[in-house]
Amino acid sequence: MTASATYKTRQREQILDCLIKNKDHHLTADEIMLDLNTKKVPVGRTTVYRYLDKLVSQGIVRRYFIEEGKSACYQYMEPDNTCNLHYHLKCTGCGHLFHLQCEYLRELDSHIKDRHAFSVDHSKTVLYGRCSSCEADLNRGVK
Amino acid sequence: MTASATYKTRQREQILDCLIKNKDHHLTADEIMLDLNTKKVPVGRTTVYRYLDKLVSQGIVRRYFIEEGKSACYQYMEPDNTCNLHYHLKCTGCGHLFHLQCEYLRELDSHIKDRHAFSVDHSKTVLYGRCSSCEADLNRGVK
DNA sequence: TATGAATTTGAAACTGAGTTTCATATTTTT
DNA sequence: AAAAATATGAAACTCAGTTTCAAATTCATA
Repeated sequence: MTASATYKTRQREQILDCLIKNKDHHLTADEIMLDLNTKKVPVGRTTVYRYLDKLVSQGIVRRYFIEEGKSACYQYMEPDNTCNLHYHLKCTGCGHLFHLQCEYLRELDSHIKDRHAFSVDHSKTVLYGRCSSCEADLNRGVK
Repeated sequence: MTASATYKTRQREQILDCLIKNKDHHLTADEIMLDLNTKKVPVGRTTVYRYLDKLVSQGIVRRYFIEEGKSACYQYMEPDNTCNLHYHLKCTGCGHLFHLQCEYLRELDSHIKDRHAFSVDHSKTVLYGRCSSCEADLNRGVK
């Protein structure tokens, strides 16, 4: 079990930097590449994906699949992560992503855990539906 | 607003047939193609995808994205659909898909709708997490 | 039961997102 | 500095799905 060493490189530094600077966004691998390349820190696709995988498996970064059938998004996780318990609500009308943080959800978690023997992972779960204005549009026959 | 006519073809008949026969499963487009091709009813990829899109937009079939980053699944919907309100729980350990039908979820829906102005679409939502035995494995350090 | 317009099919080429391969480059250790 | 370990990235690949378009099928009408 000789964990292989990890070398420090300019590319890795920059990738993590970019994620940290955008810690309130979800970035795609492509967006990261673009950002680094426009900053004259060229980095290859392979390297970006490879390092993202590593960061995800180390729990430093989270991978989200928000847009169904579209590319994955990545977000830096604060080490002291306190804002952990929140759901993502994705509106299939306008595409907006809402972050839902609410006491009620703890109850939901307990319920599902106690009654259905399943513990939900919020970081992986997205609730799809419609925000009120898109719902109204739908009812009015718009779209 | 001249809705164009729809022709009846052997391929379409077979695709819908396959979905109906498997209405308790989720099938991928590939699985449908394979099924039809082994039954000597060859059908092209294009046709399968095209017709599935049509069925989905007509509400006859539902499209699910269960495996993150993997291919979509399709399932026939009973016209008199009563078993509508249920969530999917996908265990990221063993991969098992649970169908969760429970009164409590109506409450959750109301809560999210009333307090957070968002109406969840169950057909599009998958709760990811771990079933009890995979959770136990995790705690025991297995896997 | 022909004819022809409308519609459907599917092979082939393409796209987008991500992975694999492997020779070269960089980092760290000695 | 040399050697060993690790990381990089161009290129070719995979996988799921889409686009194109000529040929085939379906259906309405004569």
